[in-house]
Amino acid sequence: MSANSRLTIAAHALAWIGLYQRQGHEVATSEQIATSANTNPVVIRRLLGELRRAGLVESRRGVGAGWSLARELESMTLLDVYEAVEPGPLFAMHRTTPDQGCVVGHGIQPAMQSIYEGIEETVRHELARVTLANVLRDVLAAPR
Amino acid sequence: MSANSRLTIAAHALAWIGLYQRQGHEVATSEQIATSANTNPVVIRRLLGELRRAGLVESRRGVGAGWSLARELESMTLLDVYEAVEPGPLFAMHRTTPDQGCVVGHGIQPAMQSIYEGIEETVRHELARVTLANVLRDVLAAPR
DNA sequence: GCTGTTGCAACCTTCACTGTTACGACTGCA
DNA sequence: TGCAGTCGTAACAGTGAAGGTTGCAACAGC
Repeated sequence: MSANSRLTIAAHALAWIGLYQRQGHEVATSEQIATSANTNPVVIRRLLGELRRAGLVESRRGVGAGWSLARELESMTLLDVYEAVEPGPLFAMHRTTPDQGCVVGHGIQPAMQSIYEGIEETVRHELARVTLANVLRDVLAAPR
Repeated sequence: MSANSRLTIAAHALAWIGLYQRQGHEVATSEQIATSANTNPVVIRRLLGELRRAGLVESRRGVGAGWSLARELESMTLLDVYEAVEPGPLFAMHRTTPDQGCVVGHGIQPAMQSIYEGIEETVRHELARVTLANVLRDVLAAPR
């Protein structure tokens, strides 16, 4: 599976901003977050832009610009983040329409679709159980 | 997410072979399955090759060659298929190691890892509940 | 104005997967 | 023995998503 790291990086960024704000800072810059995540600031800005459209963070421009949380980490779940940064389904159908003249080709997509929907619903439920405050707590609990 | 269709195509192939055998045929060819799935026979052979290594199907060469099930569809679950054709995890970590000098960069991977493992376990459990016989039944139940 | 940062477009690179071609290996049958 | 049909597999092109990079306009406080 072409697993991508968007959810991981987004959670990283949110945890970083949250911790930084707990330390008394107003805003965090994409440069700082990119350094922590070992990637490029533009990558972080792109991701945070999606989180902003989802209402999870806010950005400020000009001097003293940067990013801040739009809500408390406690009220933000991994499902919110997942929906903000992962558009597609977990499993895909055929790239081309199967042979509709064949019984299997005709019935396979609705059959798999309903199975996949059930699984995605379960995954969403699991993601909704974890808040970003949980994530930050676990991050800080890691042995050094 | 880079959703791919390997699980879908593999289930399609197994259902096709299963139905074909129920109709009294010995073996199915990659050519027939590829026509039903509207793809290339080599793609099917590659996938079925992975299923063969997992002990789900058998292949015969020479004249009258083709593919047959190695077990009953009833004893084959989507988890068996998933494990045979999907090597990687559902969610990925950072592509490069985050800054270990940063508290978040250091703790984020173990934190996300444990969350992801729980979710993958749930997905596997869901996949294990569906047999290929269930899939074929649903396929045949599709309205035409 | 100057400065630091966001917002965003454009482009390249990488990677996994699919699609395609080609050909040797195998095996039953005439 | 040769033929025919199919697998097994390598090699390579095409595709699409994502990350990485550069560049620059827009913004806002000083």
